[in-house]
Amino acid sequence: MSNLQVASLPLLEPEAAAPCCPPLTSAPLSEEDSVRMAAMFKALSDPVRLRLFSRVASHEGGEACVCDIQDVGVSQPTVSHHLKKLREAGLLTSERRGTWVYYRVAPNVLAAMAGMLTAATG
Amino acid sequence: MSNLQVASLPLLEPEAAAPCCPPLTSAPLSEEDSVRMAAMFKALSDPVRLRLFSRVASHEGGEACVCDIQDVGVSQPTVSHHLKKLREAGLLTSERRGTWVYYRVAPNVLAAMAGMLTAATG
DNA sequence: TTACTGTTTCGACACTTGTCGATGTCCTGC
DNA sequence: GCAGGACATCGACAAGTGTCGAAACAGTAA
Repeated sequence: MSNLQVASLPLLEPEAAAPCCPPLTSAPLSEEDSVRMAAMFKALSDPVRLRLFSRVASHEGGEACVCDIQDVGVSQPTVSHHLKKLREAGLLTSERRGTWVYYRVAPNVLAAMAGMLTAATG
Repeated sequence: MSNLQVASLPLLEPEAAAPCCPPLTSAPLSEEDSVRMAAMFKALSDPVRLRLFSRVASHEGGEACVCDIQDVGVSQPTVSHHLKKLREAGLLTSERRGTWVYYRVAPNVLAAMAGMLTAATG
């Protein structure tokens, strides 16, 4: 059941994860797209998760182990629970190296979400 | 007890929502900013709300009355409930004109949220 | 006034979520 | 082998959320 992928570099198909949904302002969202999109926003709808995500995203080297970011005011199991949610939402990837597990931001997801929020500018 | 609600909306000022928080990738998010930011994402974390918001945002003239957008598969009170949540989050504004209540996207909020997701590395 | 329509609020319910302590798993070092 | 640290999972609980029908509120027209 171990699903620790993404150990490799984004050399394969980096664009594949990006195309989720059209911009919110371009046309009424389909029911299917709304479910997908809501799941991504939901992953960022908790302050603790947002701080964990931000700590990973802003960490030097683009990655951080749990020990680097777990001081956010909740217990260690809760931190692990939130990191799992971010992983399941496709926002973070994880990789075990020796004793530590390193997290990094999944490629393109931030740009994809920003694209959904960006007006057509036309 | 409660007789003034929709027409005059003393909820959140549209301008105040824009300069909310720095990009997630620039630096670890403060606890205070994470709470503010999570609330905005939370408002868009439900498929029904997302569809309602999209219908308002993509409607001609930039506004829509409830009757234009309420066909999203849930009851009308539920629609009203979700619209209230979007209003309270500062994402939508409402105005009553005669029989109908018109909703429109609050200015700047979309750009602000997109800015939080946009990597500073450019 | 009365009747009718559009929208919001109320009250209740099932379900989900965030949190914790205890426990389990994986790896390193002795 | 054993001990210990890093992280994940389990089980349980309080609190929050989405949903509905019923009712109330706001406005229009007869």
